[in-house]
Parts: sequence; structure tokens; C-alpha cells
Amino acid sequence: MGTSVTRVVLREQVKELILERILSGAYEPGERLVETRIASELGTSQAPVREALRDLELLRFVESEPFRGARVRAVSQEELVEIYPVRAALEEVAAREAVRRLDGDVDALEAEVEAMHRAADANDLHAQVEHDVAFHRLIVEASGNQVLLETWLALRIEARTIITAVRTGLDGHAIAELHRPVLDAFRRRDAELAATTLRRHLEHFGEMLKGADSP
Amino acid sequence: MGTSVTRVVLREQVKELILERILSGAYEPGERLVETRIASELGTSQAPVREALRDLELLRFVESEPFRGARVRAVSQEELVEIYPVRAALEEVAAREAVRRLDGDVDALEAEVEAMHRAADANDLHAQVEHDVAFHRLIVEASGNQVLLETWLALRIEARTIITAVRTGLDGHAIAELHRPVLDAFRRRDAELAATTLRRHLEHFGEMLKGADSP
DNA sequence: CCCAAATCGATCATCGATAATCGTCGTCCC
DNA sequence: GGGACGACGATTATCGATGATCGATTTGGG
Repeated sequence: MGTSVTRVVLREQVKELILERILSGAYEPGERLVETRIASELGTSQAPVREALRDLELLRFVESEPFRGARVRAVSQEELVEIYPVRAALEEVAAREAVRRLDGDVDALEAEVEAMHRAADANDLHAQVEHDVAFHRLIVEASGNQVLLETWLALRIEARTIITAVRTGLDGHAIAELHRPVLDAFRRRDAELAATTLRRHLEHFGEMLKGADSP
Repeated sequence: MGTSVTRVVLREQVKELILERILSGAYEPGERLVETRIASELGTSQAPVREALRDLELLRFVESEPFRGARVRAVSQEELVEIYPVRAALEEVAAREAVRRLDGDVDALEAEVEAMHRAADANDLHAQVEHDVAFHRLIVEASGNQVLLETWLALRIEARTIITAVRTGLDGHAIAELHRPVLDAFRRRDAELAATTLRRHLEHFGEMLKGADSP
């Protein structure tokens, strides 16, 4: 078998591995994921693989039918676009509440914007996306609404933002600067302005993605 | 009774059974759900029970830790309240789009409101909630945004609305009538009015729940 | 030659058993 | 008396094997 650094739960290791392969494209959209084949390849039994696939199905990364197995779910252009109105609605609500709770304390937010710039300098797309997502996540977390956070997390933003970034082909510094008006609104403790600005920020990305080339 | 048809996959039957017991209170919040015990009780092996519990965990009805098993997740008052801003945001977006797509065709929506009244006459709380949820679901479906629909469904409204209805102790006819302004806005094809009315409708419920007695 | 039923191989769903892990409780040493 | 340690029971995580179901292929009849 492969690397035998036995972490805690085998299922989790398998899940991470499969997810990594899906996101990297090693497993292509539509490709079948045969439980027994993956199991023997990893040197485990069918059970952990099966559980990992089930998790990934509920996370919307694979889809499966009874007795017909699992396959990699294709993420359509349409779906990427459809996320933005949902994000916009959720984050608008989050922002309004977060402004009150943060009360002008924007250090963490500012740090993410600066980290975005550094990542752009280094041409590190992965880091760029990571800090972009972190910026938005900070706001949703600061809302203090646990359900809101869980709902937002369920959108799996981090996994899809990379695709978006690639498809729109925007400059890293430009993306980072787009966060500045949101930051300013938070600093000025203007809840309505922050909510509106953030919503527009997201709708803006949605529009750009809509205009981008379909794969 | 919903479980009249013998479904094909055992896991699904087990899942439905456990869910029913959780919602009915047969399994109390915090109670441990021992895989082997449930399995022997149902006459199956551990595997289907295990998979059912895993599904329910990702649906937020149970929580579990590695090697420590699963237990029924407690739904706090706070969480019930927190749902409403999220619903309000999602359904506001949905309504705006749904008005355009429905283009004044409100027959289905009207049917649900009438069904709510009939259920209220019959004192059938279950049916009441079912049609209430159906009304809102029709709107979200009509938005045409698949991601929005999935996000909304992930909130498991149907399961929690029953609790809300009980805790607020509102009259069935009153609840049904609260849907009328939304219906009218859809009939008049006024997207902004529909969106705003629906958001207020939901915020109104959230407020009432906040004022209700904690369990 | 074409269509439908029977068959086959591949794969999933489930099973029963085993290994791994946790919390508990008694014991020992101080 | 108290705290650390280790064996024990309970339960989960994983395994290997078996039954069930699907899609494709073959076979037989028209």
C-alpha cells in the first residue's frame, strides 16, 4: 500500500485523497469512481472508500445512484454563475450584522487584503484564492449567526473560487482592490453601506463570470 | 404514514425510520444512537445503520465523533431563530426572480394557501406545515436557480417548521392569511413588492419565535 | 435482419466477524 | 486519602465474503 502514516480515521484520509484528485482534475468530471478498484489501489477494504464517497456525495462533489455507483459530478458554468446571487444574499445579511459586532475592528479583514496582494505578487493563485475566501468567511463568521455560517460553508466556496478565478482571468491585484470598498465600509461602521457594497461586489463577479468563456 | 412503500435500499428505510423517531421525539436530544443496538433491533447488520447515521449527520440531525458514536443533535431555540434571517435572504432573492418566471400564474401558490385553511379547519398540524412549506418551496423552485434551491432545501425547513408552529402557538387560519399579501404581489407581477413582502413575512415569524417561550 | 428474452460480468449493498479505540473502574503505590 | 496506571467492557472502524442488481451481450424466434 501507499504511505502508511496512519492518521486518525482511514475514511477521512480516503476522502481527502479522492477530493484532491477531483479538484486537481486527476478524476475527470463524469468519470466513474469504482469502490473496489479504489479500495485495492489504496490497500484498504471497500468500506472506507464507500463511506468517503458517500460523504463526498452529500458535499456535492460526486453523484451516485443505487446499484449504479458513483461518478464525479460536473460543475457547470451555469452552476458557478448561480452561486453568486446566493452568496450575495447571504453575505449581505452577514455584513449588516457583522458591522455591528466588529465595531470598526477591521484588522483581520485588512490583513487578508494585504495577503491577497502578496499572493498576487508571488503569482500564487492558490494563496490568492485562500485569502479571498478567508476575507468573506471572516465577515460571515462575525455575523454571529451559526446557521448562516453553516449555510455559507455548504456552498463550498473555496473549491469553486479557484475555477472562477481562472475563468475570469482577472489580475490578482485588481481582485484584491475590489475588496477595499467593503473594508472601508466596515471601518466606518456603516452597516447599510457595507451590506450593499458587499452585495454589489459579489454581483459584479457573477456578471463577469457570466461573460467569460464557457469551458 | 409516509412509509407504506417498500423502498429498494435498506439504508434509506433505516434513515427514514431514525429520522422519524428523532422528529417525533422518540429519540431525545443528546441520546446516544448505538449502531449495533439499532441494527439488531431492526434485524439488519451494522452497515446500513451506520450509513444512515452518517447521512443524518451531514443533514445535521445527529452529531458524532470518531470512535465515540452518534447522538441526537439538540436543536436550540437560538438555532430556530437564526434560520429566519437566512430564509428571508434566500427567499427574497428567489421571489424577485420567481415573479418574472411565474408571470402572474399563481394557481399553485393559491392552492397551497387554500390547503392551509382546510388543514386548519381539520386541526391537522402536519398538513398545515406541509402546505406552508410547499408554498415557500414553490417560490424557490420557480426562481430557476438550482443552487438557491439546494441551499434552501439544506435548511431542512419542513422539519423545523413544525417546532416553530408549536412554539409560537399561532392559529392555523392566521398563518395561512399571512401568506395572502405575498400571493397578491405575485399576482400583480410586482417583483420588488413580492420580495419585500416575503422577507417581512419571514422576519415576522422570526420575531414571534424570539418572543416565544424557550423550551 | 431485427427485436426481445435469457445470460453474463461487473459492481454495489449487505452481512458477520475481527481489530482498534474509548471511557470506566478497580488496584496499587505513595 | 488520592492520583496514576492498566485491565475490562462497550462500541466503533475496518475487513473479507456473499447476495442483489444493473447494463451489455448473446441467443433464439419471427
